[in-house]
This record gives sequence, C-alpha cells and structure tokens, in this order.
Amino acid sequence: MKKSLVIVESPTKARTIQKFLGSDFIIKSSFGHVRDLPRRELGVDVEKNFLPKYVIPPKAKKVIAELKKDMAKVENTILATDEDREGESIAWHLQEALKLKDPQRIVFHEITESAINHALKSPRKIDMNLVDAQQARRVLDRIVGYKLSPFLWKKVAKGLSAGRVQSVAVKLIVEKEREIEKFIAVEYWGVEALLKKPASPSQGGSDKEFPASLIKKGDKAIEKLEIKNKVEADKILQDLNNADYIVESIEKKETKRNPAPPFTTSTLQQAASQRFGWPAKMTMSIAQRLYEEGNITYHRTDSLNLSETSLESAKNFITKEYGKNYWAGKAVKYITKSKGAQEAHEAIRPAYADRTPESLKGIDARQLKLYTLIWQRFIACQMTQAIFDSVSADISANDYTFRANGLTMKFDGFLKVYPTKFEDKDLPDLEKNDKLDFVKLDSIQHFTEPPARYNEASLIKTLEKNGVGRPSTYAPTISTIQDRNYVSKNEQKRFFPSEMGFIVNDVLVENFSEIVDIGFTAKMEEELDGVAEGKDKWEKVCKDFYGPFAKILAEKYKDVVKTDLTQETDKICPKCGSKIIERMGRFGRFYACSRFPECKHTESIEDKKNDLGIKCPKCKEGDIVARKSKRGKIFYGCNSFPKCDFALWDKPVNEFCPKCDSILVQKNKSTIKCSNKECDYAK
DNA sequence: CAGTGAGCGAGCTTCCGCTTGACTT
Repeated sequence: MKKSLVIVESPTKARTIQKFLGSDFIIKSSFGHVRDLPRRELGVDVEKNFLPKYVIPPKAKKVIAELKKDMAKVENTILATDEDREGESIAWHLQEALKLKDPQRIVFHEITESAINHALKSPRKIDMNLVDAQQARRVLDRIVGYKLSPFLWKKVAKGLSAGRVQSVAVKLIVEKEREIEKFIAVEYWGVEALLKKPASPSQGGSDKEFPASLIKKGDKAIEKLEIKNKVEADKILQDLNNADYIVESIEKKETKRNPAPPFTTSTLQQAASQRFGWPAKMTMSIAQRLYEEGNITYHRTDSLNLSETSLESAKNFITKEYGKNYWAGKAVKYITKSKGAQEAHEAIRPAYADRTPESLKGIDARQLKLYTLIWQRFIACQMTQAIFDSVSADISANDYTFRANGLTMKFDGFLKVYPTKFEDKDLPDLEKNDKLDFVKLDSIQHFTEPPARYNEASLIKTLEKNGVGRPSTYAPTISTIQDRNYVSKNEQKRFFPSEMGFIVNDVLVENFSEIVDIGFTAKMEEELDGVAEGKDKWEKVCKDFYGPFAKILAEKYKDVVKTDLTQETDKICPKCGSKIIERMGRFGRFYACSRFPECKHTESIEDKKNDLGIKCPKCKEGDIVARKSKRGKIFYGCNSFPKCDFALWDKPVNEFCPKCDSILVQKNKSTIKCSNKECDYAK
C-alpha cells in the first residue's frame, strides 16, 4: 500500500513533484477550486448570517470522484495547495468535499526535492482564519455581482452585468473618454537653436551640429506653455538676431540605469501587449503551453521572488557567457510591492537559465517570442546596471539661455541581453566660454495632447496598482467588458466606451458610487486582513457591508424607472406601415417597428450607414452593405442575410459585366473587374 | 494563400478567483 496522496492545484505541478517523491506517493491535482456558490442563484442566506451554499460544479465532481478512488489506495491525504487565501480555501473545500478527517496541510515555497521533503516533515492544520477571509471575499463578490446585475436588468436592459472588478475597469475607460471629450488643446511654442563647435579636432570641435532648446530668459525659467503664439516666438527670434552663442556652464554626470524586475503576470501581459500587440488572453495561453512543457515557472503570479537555485544558475550563466563584470556582483532579490500580493509562487522566469532562446529553435514561433522575452528579462535582472555619460550644457545668447543635452552609453550592462530602444545623443567636447557657430534658429509650434486612451497594458497596470483583480483575472476581465459590449478597441487597440458602457457606468456611479470606486477593493482587502489575522469574524465583514448596501438597494428599487433609450424616427415600417423607432439593445442601437411585439420588423442602423445603394444581384431584394467579419476585415454582403448569403471581399460598383453579366468590383484604385472568378473581364 | 455573417426587444440573464480541457444526444 502506498503511503500518501498529495493534492496540489495544477496538474503540471503534480507531474513535477511526482518525479521527486518516490512510489510511496500519489500526486494529484484539484484543477483549482472544487466547490463554489451555485451559478443560478445567490447561494448566500443573508438572514442566516450569510450562510453560503456550496455546491460541486460538474467538472469538479469528476475530480472529486477520482481523488476519492486514490484516497482508498493510501493511508493518508496531504493537502499541498498554494500558500495564499485562495489556496487555503481550496484545501478546506477539499477537506469538506472529500470528507477528510484531520488532513495534513503542507506548503512549499519552491518545487525542489529538498523543499518538498522539508515541507512533508512539518505539516500543520488548515488555517480557518485565512479560509474565512476567502469566504468573506467570495460572498461579498457574489452579493455585489448578483444584486447589482438584476438592478441593471430592471433599470437598463437584460443580460447586463456589474461587479467589483469589471465595473471599475469600465469606469476607468469611461472617465478617460470624458477627459478626452473635455480636453481643449492649448497652443504653445518652443525655440530651438542648431549649433556646432568650430571645427578644430584637437580641441574636440567637429562638424556635427547639435540642437539646444531655449530654457531661460534672464534668470527666469521659461515654462512649458509660456510662449503662447507665433508673435511671441518671433519676438524672441528677433531678440536673438546676430547673437553670440557662448557656453556658460557644463555639467557632466554619470547616470545609471537598473534592469527591470523579473516578470509577474501583470507585467508580462503589459510587455507582450506593448512589444507584440498581443491581447492578455493570447499571452496567457502561450505562457500556459510554455509552462506545461517545463520551459517557464508558473505564469499566474504576482510575486517577484526568485529561488536560490535560479539565482545561482543565472550567476553561472552570466559570468560564463558575458564575463564577470556583467553579473551584478550578488544575487539581486526583488520585493513585491503590488497591493494585495499573495506570494504563493515565484516570479515568471525560465525554468533553466542556460536554456537560451536559441536552444529552443524548434518550438512554435509565438512561444519562442514570449520565451525570449521572459528569458531576457530574467537574465537581465541579475546583471549589472547600464552606465551612461550625460552632459548638460547651458549656452547663453544675449539675454537668453539655451540647453543642450547629450547622453552616451559607457557600459551596456544588462542592456546586452534585454534590449530597449536607445540612441546615443552625442555632443561635441564643449568647454566653458567656447564660442559656438550658429547654424540656424527655429520656432516650433506645439499643442498640448489629450490624455491617451487605455490599451490593455495601461488598463492592467492601473488595475494592479489599485489592487483590483488578480493575476488569474486580468485577461478574463478584459474579455468580459468587451463581451458585454461596454467597451471596444479602436484601430490603435485602445479602449473606448460604447453608448451602453456610458449608460451602465452612469447608473452605477449615480446609485452605488462606493462600490464602483477604485478604492473599494483596497478597503475590502483591509477588512479581509482583519479576518485573516483572527481579529474579525468574516460574517461581520459581510454584515457591515450588506446592511447599508441592502438599504440603498431597496430604496433605489422603490422608484426605479426603466431608462428610456428609445428615439422617434420619421421612418415607416415596410412590413406594416407603422412608425419605426430607434431602440437600444446590448449590441447598440437598432431600428424596430413601434408595434412590437405584433410586428417584429427590425433593421440595423449600422447597415443604413454602410449601405452602398446597390441591389443584391443574387436575391434582387436586399441591398449590399459593408460589414466586418469576425476577424475585423471589411466585406460586402447582402443585408437580407441569412436569407441570402451573397458576399464579396472587393467593393462592388453598380455596373455589370458585359461578358457574363456578373456584378463588377473595384479590385484596386485603377482596376475594375468582374466578380465572377471564371470570367477575366477587367477595365 | 484562404477567407465572409445574428440576434439584439418582453424574461432565467449575473459575480470573482482558482485551474484546464472539451461528457452525451
């Protein structure tokens, strides 16, 4: 008989551990949580002190059945789930679902033979305070989500949703859009001189011209928006007519740049978004495969910890490959600073420092790209700083002062491995009192820029900074707010709110401002800490929240009026002759017959805008409209789809082929050809 | 090179967080 069943969360982790532990052990995985609140009901009895009703979802039923079989083969069961709030909760739910009597609870901080053996020697009990903190978190999220969403169904439209995390994400995007709407560009001007040091190589002169920007008039610094228009700028140019440009002072400094810390889920998603334009969802599925194949450590983490062995092998790799002066000199440890970090795992790093991207050439191209990024970032974080020489020269001209900056790399350090955009900005060797050659003087018009819309990277960054969401939820949250059609991406992959996004956000802000506030999660986490430390009961945390919340909710329900989102039009229904009105659905506005439900006629507003004014050559009834495919590519199809499936990639023109009578299409700017593939007519 | 798209409204919808595959008719 085998001795023990060890349960962890991830099957990959189970396989790894099986290699360390002998045949006395069976290692299995729980695949995450095994019990949860029911999907179709609130599942929390607020009258009975928030008693949760836990059920085992269908998928977990199979897992539990398997685990029970394994339990029969062993003497004892050991729960080795992650050492954080959710991990402790999973252990407890396993205990309950498997009806375990006094199971052993162990935790390990790195997956090595010695760490696991050490952990096995010091089992503890399940920490019920931590479990209770998770219960409070779970119940609060359920109450918020399952109470606010129905309010939206009643107030706005069915199928909508609200939640502690998603509603904050939408709110950020809505607020940014309003800032942009309000924004008024302000004109300002800058003055730039192009100069050079007279050529005399022995004294460091050269033909190379360099720019210097105007920074002072007299002793007073010129602020960014101070020069308001061309007249003012021209006045300065006039003042500088025939001026002598003389080096007033030189400041030389050595500046250093540190490598970035190793990746967490959030920073990995941000970097892949910025460098490759990947959505977080894609980054995660590629990382999943790298993890399963043993190339990287776990990819859902907020920890910056690095195992001793990884630090040691990074040191060996760096000194061997690049030389001793590229290694930082000691193992560099990073401290996790993000709010609510739970530290159950390591940072995301390559499994082996010496497994270079080049050595993995066989794998899928996108996996290789992501692996390279992770590998470079990890190696770089144990390397020396990059060192730059920076020069700042103040140059006087009449009553004005210009400044020229130079920055040159002295030692590349970690940049040897983790490339970032850097261009040397060279200045000639300037000395105090040098008289410079004047090349030209320009005034340059600028305008202040509106704030940038969020992209996936900046949205994730902001959420994480405020402790909203977890490594496992950034990508799903971004999917949810798009699936609900609260927000979409523009061509630059930046988020903007839909009309529905504005409406839902405003309803939530007006009625439940506290919950959709970005600080709500941080406050909740504080309360949860109190529970985890045993100072507060979890039910009390729920009660303190639910009391006032239920009261507000009841009040809001009392005088809830469905927001009228319809609009009159002067159109007439082609089916029954009644008036057509504009309605608002989850997918935006559409035209509908005012006699609904007797008459179910609808038309798409989008289609009206994109109507080419060409009758469908196939069914002779519909009109040709421009639409977007699922991949976002424009095509031209019949608007009576799905009744008629006529569609073309090329834009049709309202002319027909003299040879075969098919419709002609605009192939490119100069050619019009026949849409019939077997016909070669073109003009 | 291949590749193209539905029901949105008057009902069964909805949360966050942990983890991967994907029963049958």
